[in-house]
Amino acid sequence: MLTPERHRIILQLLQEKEVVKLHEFVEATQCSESTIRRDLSQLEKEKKLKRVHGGAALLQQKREELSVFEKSTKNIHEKQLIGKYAASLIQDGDCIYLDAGTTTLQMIPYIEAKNIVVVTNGIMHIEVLLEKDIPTYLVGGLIKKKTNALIGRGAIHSLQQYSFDKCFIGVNGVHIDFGYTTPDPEEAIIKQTAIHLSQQAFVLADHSKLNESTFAKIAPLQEATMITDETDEELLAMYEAKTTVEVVKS
Amino acid sequence: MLTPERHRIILQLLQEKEVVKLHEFVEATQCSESTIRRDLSQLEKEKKLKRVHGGAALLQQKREELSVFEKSTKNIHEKQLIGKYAASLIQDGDCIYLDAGTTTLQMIPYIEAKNIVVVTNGIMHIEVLLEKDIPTYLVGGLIKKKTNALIGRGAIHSLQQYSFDKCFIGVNGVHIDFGYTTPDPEEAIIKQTAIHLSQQAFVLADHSKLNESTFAKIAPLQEATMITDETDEELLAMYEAKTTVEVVKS
DNA sequence: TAAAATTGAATGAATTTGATTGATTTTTTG
DNA sequence: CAAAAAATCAATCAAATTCATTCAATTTTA
Repeated sequence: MLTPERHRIILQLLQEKEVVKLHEFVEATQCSESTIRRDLSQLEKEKKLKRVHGGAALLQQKREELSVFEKSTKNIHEKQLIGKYAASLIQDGDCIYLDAGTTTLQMIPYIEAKNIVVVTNGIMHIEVLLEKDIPTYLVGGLIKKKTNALIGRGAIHSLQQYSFDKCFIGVNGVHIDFGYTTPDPEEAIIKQTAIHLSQQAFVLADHSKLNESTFAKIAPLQEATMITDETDEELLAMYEAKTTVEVVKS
Repeated sequence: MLTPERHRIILQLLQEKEVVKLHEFVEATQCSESTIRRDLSQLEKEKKLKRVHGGAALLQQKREELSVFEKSTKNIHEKQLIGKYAASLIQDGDCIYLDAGTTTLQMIPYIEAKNIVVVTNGIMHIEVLLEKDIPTYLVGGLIKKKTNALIGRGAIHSLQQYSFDKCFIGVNGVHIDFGYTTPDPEEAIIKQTAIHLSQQAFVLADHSKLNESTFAKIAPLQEATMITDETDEELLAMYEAKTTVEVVKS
C-alpha cells in the first residue's frame, strides 16, 4: 500500500473517531506498527494530527484563524459579553482605536454606530471590519508573527498621526499596584500610545486577568475605564477606588 | 502505444483510484516500467499528478492555495514565471518593497534569499511571507476594500520612513509614451513613492499589460526595469530603446 | 539514409518497510 | 504509595522494493 493511501486512511479514521489507537491503524492498513508510527510522525509534522501515547488525535487548531469566534479562545463567552458592551459605547461619528487581540475582536460584530472610522493594529480585525463596511485604517510597522499584531517604532510613529474619541485596549494583567500590563514591551508601548491619543480609554479585561500582572507596564489603572465581567463585590470595590469600572452581567 | 494515449490512460486510472501503483500502470498500458516512469515524471512537471514512492497520486490543490494562486488570477502561469524570475533577483540581506497585487504575490513562494526584510502594502501578502519566516513590515494607511491594499496619505507617510535596495511593483499598463500606469491615483502615488525610495526598481508586467494605459501615471519607463513574458521582438525592441527589459521565457 | 526521439533493459543508488532492540511511559498490583 | 508488569515508544538494521541513470536497440522523422 502506498504512502498517500495510508495517510488518507489514517486521517479518515481520525475524522470518524477523534482519537484512534495505533493498533486500529495497523488493522485498517494491514501494515506494520513501524510504518504507522512513521506515518503519524510525518502527519504530525504537517500538522494534520497530534500524536498521543497509544495512537493519534484529531487536531482542529487551524480553525483558530478561520472562525475566530469559535471555542479556540479561552473565556470566549465572557469576552463576547464584554465585547458586546464595549461596542455599545461607540457612538455615531466616533473615531475609534481598536487594539489587536481576541477580546477587542469580539466587539466588531456588535458595532452598530454609523459613520465611524476605526484604526487598528490587529491584522485579524481587518477582514471582520471590512465585512461590516467600516472604513478601516491600519497602523504600519513590524508584524509580530505569533499574534498578527503590528508593533515597533513604525507602529508608534504611524499611530501618532491620529487622535481618537475612544480607544479599546486588551490587556493580560490588571493589578492594583502595577496597573495594566502585557507580556510584550513592544505591544505595551503601542497600547500606551493609543491611550494617550484618546479622549476616553477603555480596557477590556475578563475576570481571569484581575489581580494578575505580567512583564510590561501599559498604564496606571486611572488612565482607562476598565470593562470586566468580574462580580466579586469586594474585589470590584478595590478597583473602583482607583478607577472607573464597568461590570458586564450575563 | 503512443505517448498521448499512455498519458490519457494514466490520468484516467488516477481519476478512478486517487493513488495508483507503478505496476498497475504497466499492466494497463503493456509497456515497460521505464516508460511509465518517464511519463510520470513528465506529467508531474505539467502538474497533472504527483509522484509518490511506488506510483502516483492525484494532486488535490489545497483550497487555500487554490483561492489565492489559482483561477481568481488571470494569466496565472505567466505571472508565476515572472514572479519566479523576479524572486531570483533578490539577494541575501536585501531590503525589499513588495507592492500589493497578484503579480508580486506570485514572487513570494520562490524567494530563496536569506536574511532579507520585506515591506509591503498588500495585506494578502502577509500570510505567505510570514509562512516563509521572512521579517515583514506593513505600511500603514487606509485599507482599500476591493484589493486589500493600503493607500492614502498615511501609507505614503509610513512608506517614507524606509529605503530599499530593490522594489517590485505591479502595474496595469505599460505604454511607450505614458510610461507605467494604474487605474487608482491613490495606488499610483504609493508605487511612485516606493520607486523613488529604492536603489533599483522593477516593474512586473505580463504581456497583456503592454501597449495599454490606464488613468493614473506612476512613472516614466526609464525609472524602472521592466520584467515581462512578452516575446514579440519588434515590440520588445521598442521598449528596450527606452528602458531595461528582462524577458522571462517559459 | 542519417539524425533524432522513443523505448526497454541493466546498473547501482535511494527509499521504504518490518523486525528487533532497549528505553520510556502507563497501568496494574502488592 | 511504590514496585512490577505491560504497553508503547524511538532508534537501528537488513531485506525488499523502487528509483534515476545510462546505454543500446528500435522506431520515427527529416
